[in-house]
Amino acid sequence: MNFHFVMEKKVDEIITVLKSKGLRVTSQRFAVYNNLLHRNDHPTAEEILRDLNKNAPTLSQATIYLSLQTLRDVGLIREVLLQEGVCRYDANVSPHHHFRCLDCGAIEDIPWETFSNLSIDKLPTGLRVEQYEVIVQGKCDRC
Amino acid sequence: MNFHFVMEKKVDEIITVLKSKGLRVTSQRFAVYNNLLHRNDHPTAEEILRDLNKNAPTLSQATIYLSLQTLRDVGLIREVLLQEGVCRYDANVSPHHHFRCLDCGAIEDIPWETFSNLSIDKLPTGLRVEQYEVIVQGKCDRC
DNA sequence: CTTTGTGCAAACGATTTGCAGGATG
DNA sequence: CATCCTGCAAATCGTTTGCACAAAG
Repeated sequence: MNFHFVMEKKVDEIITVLKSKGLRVTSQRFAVYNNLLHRNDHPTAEEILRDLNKNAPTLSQATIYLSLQTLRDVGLIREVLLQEGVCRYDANVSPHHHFRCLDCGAIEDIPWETFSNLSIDKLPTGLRVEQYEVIVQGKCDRC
Repeated sequence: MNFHFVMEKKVDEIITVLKSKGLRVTSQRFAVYNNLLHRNDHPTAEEILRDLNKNAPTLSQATIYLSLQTLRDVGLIREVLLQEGVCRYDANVSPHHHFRCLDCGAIEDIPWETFSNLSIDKLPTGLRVEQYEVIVQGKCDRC
């Protein structure tokens, strides 16, 4: 299947990355990734599914979970855990922090540079750091 | 029911706090809180249940979830979300950060002072901070 | 044409709920 | 003794799985 009609740079990544891992570029995986690329609200699996199937049926319930797993495994998307029992997804895989509104539940990205002064050299001994992020909770401008 | 035979200061808190909210001090709520106080491995609901029912049946499956909810609502314990689909609990409600080992899944507390240099005054406008924590992932000393 | 992915429906695990009986204050 | 809590079992929610068919390369 040829997805090159979409001319955005980011979108080409899915083709490159999946192929490089020997995985197939299917319309379902493409739709999920593309949907996630064009929204910034960190949706759940179910929210993506509802959005994609709004007009015509695009993919099934089982496939959205498999697609999200695959996209996560190849590093195209990442999971965001800020709320009990809710797994959200983010197509922005470059390092950044997260804010969650305690009232409305909205999630916003916080630029990496915001905490550029954060130093982690005083960690308990024996721990080797591979990644970290700051989770901020509070109230957003609308609440 | 009289729980004062346990002489630790922390344990008295559950009586004070529950009573002040008009909630009852039951043996089940007490057992859950006490169990959580005496372990530092951030267990899941199911792990607490298994531990408490190891010898004699102490509480039921439904009750552990209700008790954890209640204890969270009154601020005696807090949830820790570091892993997809897994809700863990922590009786340490004073501010601190968390480390998770990507190999064995072990979770360790990181003292608040570790990131004392962290400043959050450059946040995107309109966000009011109420709490924050740093999530660190990597490898622990055993892995 | 071979292999991997999808759809469907059933299975599954964790958590929640309704209701009758039991314990708390 | 009135009310709140617990136990039980059934219900529910999100996610996973098995299998036959469909699509990708």
